[in-house]
Amino acid sequence: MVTLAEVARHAGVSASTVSYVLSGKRPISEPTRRRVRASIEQLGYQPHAGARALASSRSRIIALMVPLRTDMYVPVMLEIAVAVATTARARGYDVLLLTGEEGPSALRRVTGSGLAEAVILMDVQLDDGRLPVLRGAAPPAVLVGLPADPAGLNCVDLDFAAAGALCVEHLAGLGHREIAVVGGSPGVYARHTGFAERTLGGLRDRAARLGVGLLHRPCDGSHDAVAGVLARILDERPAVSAFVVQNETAVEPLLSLLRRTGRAVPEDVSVVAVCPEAVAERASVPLTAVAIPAQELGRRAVERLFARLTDPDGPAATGVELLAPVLTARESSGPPPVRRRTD
Amino acid sequence: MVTLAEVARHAGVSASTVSYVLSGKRPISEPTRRRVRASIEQLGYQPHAGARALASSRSRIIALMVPLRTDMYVPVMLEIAVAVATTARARGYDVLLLTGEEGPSALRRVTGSGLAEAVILMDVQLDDGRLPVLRGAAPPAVLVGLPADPAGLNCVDLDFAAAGALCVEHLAGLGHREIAVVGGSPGVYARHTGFAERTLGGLRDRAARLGVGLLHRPCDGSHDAVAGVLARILDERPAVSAFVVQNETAVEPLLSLLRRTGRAVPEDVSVVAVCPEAVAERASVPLTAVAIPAQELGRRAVERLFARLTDPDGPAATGVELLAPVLTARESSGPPPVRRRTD
DNA sequence: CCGCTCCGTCGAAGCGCTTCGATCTTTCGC
DNA sequence: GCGAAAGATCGAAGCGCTTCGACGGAGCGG
Repeated sequence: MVTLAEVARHAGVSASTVSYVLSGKRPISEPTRRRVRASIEQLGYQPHAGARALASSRSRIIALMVPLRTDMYVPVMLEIAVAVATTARARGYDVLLLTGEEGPSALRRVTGSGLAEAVILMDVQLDDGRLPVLRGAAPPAVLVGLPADPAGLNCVDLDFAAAGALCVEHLAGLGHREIAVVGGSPGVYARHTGFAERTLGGLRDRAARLGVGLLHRPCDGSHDAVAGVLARILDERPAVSAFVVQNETAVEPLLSLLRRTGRAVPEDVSVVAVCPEAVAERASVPLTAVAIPAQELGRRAVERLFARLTDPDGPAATGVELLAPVLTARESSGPPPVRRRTD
Repeated sequence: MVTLAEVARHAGVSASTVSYVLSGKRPISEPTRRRVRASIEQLGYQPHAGARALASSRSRIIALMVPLRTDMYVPVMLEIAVAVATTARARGYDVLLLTGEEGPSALRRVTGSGLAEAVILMDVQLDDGRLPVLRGAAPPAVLVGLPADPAGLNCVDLDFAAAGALCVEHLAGLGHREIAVVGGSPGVYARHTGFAERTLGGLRDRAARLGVGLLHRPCDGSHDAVAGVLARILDERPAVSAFVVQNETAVEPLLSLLRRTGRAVPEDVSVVAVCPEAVAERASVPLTAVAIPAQELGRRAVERLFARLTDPDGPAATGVELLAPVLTARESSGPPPVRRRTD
């Protein structure tokens, strides 16, 4: 392994000079800098990460905690994770992968040992067990998701309440008066995962305000479950003319079942989803949907983290950032069938 | 931050003693050990990762390189990644997340700087650009996937060729004489991703040996693409009575389309998939399928890596490990319709 | 032409940990 | 009962890097 000292010797300068060339923290004359750079190149020098972390007490690593549950839409998770890694790399940081399984202690471990300078948490519950560790100044952290009490925390998320409202608005605007919500899997609600409840809240508020009927049913993504939920909904509220789907894996089963039971989309029923754009575009009927901006979430999380790292008391050091939802109308939504209106 | 020295002072021993208590590399008397442990507990001591890495030249970190492409089945990737992280943690190692984007240089960077002791690569292509870096002794590495020339490399993968053969065997055993393969997306073949080509090889070999007709068509997962491919297949080979699907996202569209065109599964056509068990179980028709053992792959990869780390010239230090495929018969496969036979 | 201020560079002191002798007891075999 | 081996602990020397204070020399104002 090539060390700083060897580079220094090779370039005929002192070790500290090489260090300053690398860090730019003190002025170095152009010729010297060139010479040092050349030596680094020739010897294939790579600074030792541990030594660096020790001397500077900055590891240039951030930890990312991903859930290991699989009842959420997994591709979104991976996309966020990849966006985090990519953004962090662009800033010279690496990303340590932590699984949710380890819980709060993992956060203490990686920050307490100086392994990671900061953490990003995904899949935050409304009342998350990892939050106590993060309150106060503890380790710098950004949550992707919104807990019940975000005071003193730094959060980024899609504004799911607004997303829910947007769906209802869109459908009500088209003339629908009875809307059914095919929700996330029951486990998501049982765990009080923030996004599911917030979407529901937004849906309900707006529905109430607009005088639109709203029926919500949790639903996991298997075909049979969707079939059961659909049957119940149609049984309880025959007048339902539109569906809002928040469970991405339920999208295709739902479309397929509607088709099979002779309901055309969007002529007979409208379907609106909250899902990644890719899913909406490739569905058997291109879906009118509020996009889940996975990449953007990952990127923003990292950017907030760096803002905090750079200026611990700066404006972005804490607080909640909710991304405004965007609804893209595609082919799955339209006015309700005429007979309904004239009934 | 609490240091080793402070713990030592608190416990009334020397620093080295504390270190030996922690590492167990030299015998320490029971009373002393207890005292030290108590001090560690009381002070909340956590060894500094960087200092450790520097002094011992072992970072206790392995790097995991995930693809950032999304034309493969993403949940499998995440599942492997999580399995890697979990298994590594059980051995006291952490996992650094690298994206494929960075390419070979990232491998050099993280191993050359001592950040990671070893690497695991996912989504290996038949002729992968990252392989040259890994040949020889370079950084210890395990590939999940199988390149064209695995000489000198350490690989784990599902035996996709055998998986393909197994599918054909199963269908031929039921009496099918014409089989169509709905393959991965065209990009997968264009990139020469190993698993796709190997599956196809296995399918073809076995089909040829058993005298069964085989038609292969790449297909990306969108509904429209599946519809197009299905139409072509039925047009070109009307006698096809069974499908093998390797593209998980194409599964539901295919089932839905078969249904719509009045073909009952499995009465009229059989469908066999190569996909994760979860997908097979939750499909609208539970699928006869060869499971992709994502967790097992992740686990085995880490275990092989540790074997290599522990004993660099041991038996497991190199070579290929192919997991035997397992086909589980569910409800999507059965004998071909009788009229076909008597035609 | 003198004292001052920068600029560019160096030397040395750590950062917190591991590890290698070395030292001092014990314990044990014969 | 004595030497040798094993057990328990310590001190010190790094690991490779960052960073602070210092220092010689050049450039400048007066």
